Amino acid sequence: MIDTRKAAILRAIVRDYVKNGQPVSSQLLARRYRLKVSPATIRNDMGVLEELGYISQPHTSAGRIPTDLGYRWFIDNWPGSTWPELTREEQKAISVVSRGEFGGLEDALDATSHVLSEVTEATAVVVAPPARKNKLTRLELLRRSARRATLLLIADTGIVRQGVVEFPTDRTATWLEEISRKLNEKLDGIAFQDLAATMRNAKGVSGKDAELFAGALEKILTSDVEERIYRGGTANILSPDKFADLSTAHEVIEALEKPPLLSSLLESVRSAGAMLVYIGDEVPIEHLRACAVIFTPYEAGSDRIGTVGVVGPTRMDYPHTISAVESVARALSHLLAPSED
Amino acid sequence: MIDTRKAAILRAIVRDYVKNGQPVSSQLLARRYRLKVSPATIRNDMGVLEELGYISQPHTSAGRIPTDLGYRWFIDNWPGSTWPELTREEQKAISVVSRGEFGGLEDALDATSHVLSEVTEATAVVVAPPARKNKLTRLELLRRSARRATLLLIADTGIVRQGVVEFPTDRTATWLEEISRKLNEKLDGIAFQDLAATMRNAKGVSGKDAELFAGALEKILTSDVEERIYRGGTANILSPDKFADLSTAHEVIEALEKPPLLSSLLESVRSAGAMLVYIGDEVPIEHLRACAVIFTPYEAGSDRIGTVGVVGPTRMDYPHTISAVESVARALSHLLAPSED
DNA sequence: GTTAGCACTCGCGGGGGCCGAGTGCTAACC
DNA sequence: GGTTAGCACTCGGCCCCCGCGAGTGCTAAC
Repeated sequence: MIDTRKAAILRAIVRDYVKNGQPVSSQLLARRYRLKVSPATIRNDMGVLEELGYISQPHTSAGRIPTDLGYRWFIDNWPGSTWPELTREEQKAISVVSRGEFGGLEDALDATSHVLSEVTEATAVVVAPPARKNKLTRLELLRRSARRATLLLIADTGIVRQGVVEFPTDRTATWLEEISRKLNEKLDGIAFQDLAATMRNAKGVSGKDAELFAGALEKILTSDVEERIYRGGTANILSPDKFADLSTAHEVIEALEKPPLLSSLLESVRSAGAMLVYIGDEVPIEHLRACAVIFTPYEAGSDRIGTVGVVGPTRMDYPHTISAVESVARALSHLLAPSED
Repeated sequence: MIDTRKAAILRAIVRDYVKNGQPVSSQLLARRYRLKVSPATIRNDMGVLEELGYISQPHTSAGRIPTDLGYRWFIDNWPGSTWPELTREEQKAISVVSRGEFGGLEDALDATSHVLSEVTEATAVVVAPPARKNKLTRLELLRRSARRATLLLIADTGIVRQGVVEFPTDRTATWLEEISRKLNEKLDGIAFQDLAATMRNAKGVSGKDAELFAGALEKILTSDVEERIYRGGTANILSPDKFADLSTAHEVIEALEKPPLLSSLLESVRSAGAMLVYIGDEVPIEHLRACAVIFTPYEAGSDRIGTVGVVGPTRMDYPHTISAVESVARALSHLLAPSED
């Protein structure tokens, strides 16, 4: 079906179109790429490629552009087993992420999203791993009023979560100190997801109070299901000659702003456990049908999994972008590896 | 110069244009608003208003649209001393912010930015108050490796800041515990901004170690100068018939993504201590010359000041938006008032 | 299977003409 | 003097047309 020459032609079309954004013609292919055949021959092959659905013409008297399927073929038939290497500068920019010089996970992931968006010239999305497997190192109870306190959970990893506890009756500072001491004693080393249950079974705390805190803990951790998402380079969506029209761009940015829309995608990445590349119509989110998305999971030690990726135009440098996403995921996995030295 | 009728005409033009987005003609004005004069008379007045720079015509055979100066007049000559009230629903949405049901400041400000962007249909920006006046309640030192630890600063307000400490030689977990105990003792109740200095003068900690921690503390708090900014409703910039062209929208979103660009504006809001409204050319940030910005400071108790506001098209419902921004600022000030009960 | 030659298609840009909205001006009116 | 009816004028939007040129598909020769 697709012989070597047709493959070469298809690759050349993809490469040229990605680079120049113009429909590419048979003559241009013959001239610019070493195909050693005449434009007429190329035209014949292009006819076949079009019939197969890999390329299309915007209008009769124009050159060809790759279809979603064409890009798909381009990726699936990438020669060799590795994606192209990033440049020294790009590698350096990415390695900053894994050097662990950021105070907290938030800062690191935020920076990551910016680096990735710069390297790929697309919009980057970084999702923090869920906190539920983190183990409690320290619990703080900060008094805000007689009936309200802030509950702070600190994990060994430096992750912090906070919530509110409301008391039905006034409580003194001394009472708070006392209960705080008790809670720390009971809950030390417990995984976040088991805190509420452990609390309910705890001896030495009155049932009412135990329920109070268990409820607060649950609330903190259910709100954690809404993953923390970091975005970088949103403006890239609007870069010159990416998306022609304003309303598509609007849809895309809207989708990126609403976690619920993204979450199904993120979920499938997590369960796939491998990189997912969706192009145009393949994208499971309707708002992003005009885009290509590339997402991959990263490991944060002991099966805590986060997600990182980009959203960009279908006309993108896939090998380079895939390579960048992979590299960033590796950097994050390295950063979050449990036994760092 | 501007008599009552001309004022009424100018107001009607602003109102109608904001509502419908179409240049407004003399006939339409005569018909739709109770001006009790003929279109011809209105045309005469419009000529004068145009000469004064308050309105302009996109082209000869079109109606008039307000200029930046026209909007400015509209705001400066708002009749009565108060901005219009928000609807019940809007008030309710905003009041959620001040109810203190959010775990931490981050969550609250993030939610605030979303509420504000929904009420105003513009892009909302919320800047957290700087942490430097917060008083340390508890310091945590989490071991990450033999030569590296995470330093966590917890304030009485529930604010958390974190950073890294690098040790020149290996340190044991016991050593960390010991020094952590000492640090908590020395630094308890000290304002964030004074932590490093206090550390340097502390007795009972070896000079080298003191310097180590002082350095780490400084780093945490200088990175705090880069204010934490929360954005909501970025997609609103791209809403139908707001900004016609793609490249302006790109510039705007880019400006919103880069804290350095915004910070001069935020600084002037803080030093003005009052709401600032800039329209079109008045905006001190070049990227945002196509926009109107409305910012106001809010108090977070004991002279800690944050900033909140919106960025939108110059064609916006100023009274309503100003009212919303004011209301949100009040809600935040209320939320962060020191003696809450 | 490959290639030269050629007729064909169609988007693009420019020019011309019509339509209609909205204006500015003038002269009459109150 | 301010207000108004009447009217000529302007100009953007739209449509149509046309010529240009790029790029194609087809055919026939190699």
